[in-house]
Amino acid sequence: MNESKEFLKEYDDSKYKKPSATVDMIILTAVDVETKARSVPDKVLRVLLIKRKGDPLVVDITDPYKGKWALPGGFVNYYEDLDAAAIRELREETNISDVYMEQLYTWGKVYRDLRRRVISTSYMALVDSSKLNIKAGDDAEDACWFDVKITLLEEVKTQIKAGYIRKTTYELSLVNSENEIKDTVIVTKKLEGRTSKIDLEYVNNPSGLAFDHATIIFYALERLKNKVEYTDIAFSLMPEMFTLTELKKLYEVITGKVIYSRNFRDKMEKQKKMVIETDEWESGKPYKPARLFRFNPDWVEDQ
Amino acid sequence: MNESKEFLKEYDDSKYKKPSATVDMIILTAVDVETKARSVPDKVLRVLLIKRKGDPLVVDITDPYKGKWALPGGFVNYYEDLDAAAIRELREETNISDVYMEQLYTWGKVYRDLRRRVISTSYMALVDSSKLNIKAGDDAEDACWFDVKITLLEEVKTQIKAGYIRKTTYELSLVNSENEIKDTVIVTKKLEGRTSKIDLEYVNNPSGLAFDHATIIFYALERLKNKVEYTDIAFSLMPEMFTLTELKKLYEVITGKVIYSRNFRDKMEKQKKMVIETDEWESGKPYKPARLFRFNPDWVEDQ
DNA sequence: TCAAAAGTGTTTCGCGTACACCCATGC
DNA sequence: GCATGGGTGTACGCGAAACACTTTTGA
Repeated sequence: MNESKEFLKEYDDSKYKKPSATVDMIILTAVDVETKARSVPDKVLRVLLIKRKGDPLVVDITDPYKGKWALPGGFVNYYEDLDAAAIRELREETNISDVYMEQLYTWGKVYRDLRRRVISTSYMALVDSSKLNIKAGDDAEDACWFDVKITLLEEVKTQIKAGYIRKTTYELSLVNSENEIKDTVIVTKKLEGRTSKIDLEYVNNPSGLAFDHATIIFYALERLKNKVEYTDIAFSLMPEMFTLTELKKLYEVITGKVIYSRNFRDKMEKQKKMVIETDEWESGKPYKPARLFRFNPDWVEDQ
Repeated sequence: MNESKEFLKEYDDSKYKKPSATVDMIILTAVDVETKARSVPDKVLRVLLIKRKGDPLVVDITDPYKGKWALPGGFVNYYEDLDAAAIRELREETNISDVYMEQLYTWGKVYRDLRRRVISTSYMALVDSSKLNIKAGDDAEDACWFDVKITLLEEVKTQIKAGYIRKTTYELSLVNSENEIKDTVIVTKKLEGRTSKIDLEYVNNPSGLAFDHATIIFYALERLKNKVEYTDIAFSLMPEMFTLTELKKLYEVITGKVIYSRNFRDKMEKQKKMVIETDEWESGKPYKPARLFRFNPDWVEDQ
């Protein structure tokens, strides 16, 4: 039974064909977008993508994703911690360190990359856009920020014996002034008896992202959506000081829900005590100035 | 910036030293333990461990974990999906498939295994103990179930500039009739400004588990604890039919909290509608027979 | 004067928590 | 009869959701 463990002893580290280990970075930020004049701008999430070399129109069966946009990432060195590889990639792309970073999931389908066997661990990094704007696309590389949006397209539920199969189809759209990428992600939940299973699957779209990166971005946004409800993760995307309406706008774009400001204020300030008021005020806006708040470092989860 | 991606083109798959990819399985089940006669037994979680070959008393600096207990696991084959490797390992150990399984986390510190560089993805499998008892330790291998318990030892919070460091020390104890393993896991949460970071760290204990496996088991139990609150994950550990007190006992051992049965009943049956009553009844107990329930396959999360 | 947002008072309803009590069984 | 759990009635308080209203600013 335990042959594999014992096999280690004789295992020659260089003799057998091994998968390659890589990291993929989902680097997210939130920026303001003007909706109408004289109004508080909405927030939108952005993700950093890089353009792969090559001509997307030339068919190459060993590398069908040439010229397509992809998540930044790269190989894990033999003498480098997995986390360290992620931090290194982040710095290479954004010139920033010391931000919130979290490992998400490891993607290991055999044919996710047709050139060779790659097992890729994805990391999500959250960057305050006010600290950014320095680099990200300042060298020869095509690295660009894309506005992210997920739209529910369809949900089909089929009853089966002692359970059901539910297929939910989403469109992931990645847009900036020069590009428009649309990808389809299908979430399949199968419940049969007491064993349920969830599968993420992407539809290969000619105008889409490289590899399974649409799925990975979808997964990151889901994680962010879940965590924003019970952690302080959102503040990594905000500047040091902010108004409660700005914070509310961020929560709205992450959760995809409309929030009532009356209750949001009470929750943040009185109940959860996640924010502290400062003595500083917004100014220059064509409406009543708002007080600026900051994150309460003594906030503790649950309670 | 994107050299690594481009480097792929020239990259010879066999030329460079690569980390090895492995999977580690946290196979959990829940069994009854008699507390006092005439009472409903409590539940306890069990994890499957295997004993590594070798003499733990002989010092071997290239493999200090000889003869110690470890999580089952093994290498990922070049032409094998990561999930498939986990399923294969599960079958090899328990002879069971078709159970709840979930990827947890990927552990990639350089020196977590001193023999060679290993990046290991951990999977948690939940097995209904009534379906088990077939195999798990029936061949030459030393594979045994261990009762798992986590105890909070100490919590130290240190204030630092614009935040704090909180170190929480837990004891992970793994016990069966012949063995008693104690390991220490330290969770460090550092919050500074708006960037918080959580680290899991294990203390090398002479009577402890091999590698960083104490940390991995701790992580699995935390995941289980979180998920039990908002998913149907607990039912993977229960037989087809059960009384509500049995289910409550399982929730208690997973969450580590005492539950009031009055409210648990209402929540499961009326509010969340996770269970359906059957027409069958428990019997032979020295108290009023309880109705048997089963999982409601039409249950949907949230709502 | 007006649009837009800041900020506060208040109600309603459901859920989590809790106390109290009667019922049924085997020993 | 007693210990033990099965099962139900009910009350209290908080938090989520919602409605309503006053205040302050720049244009």
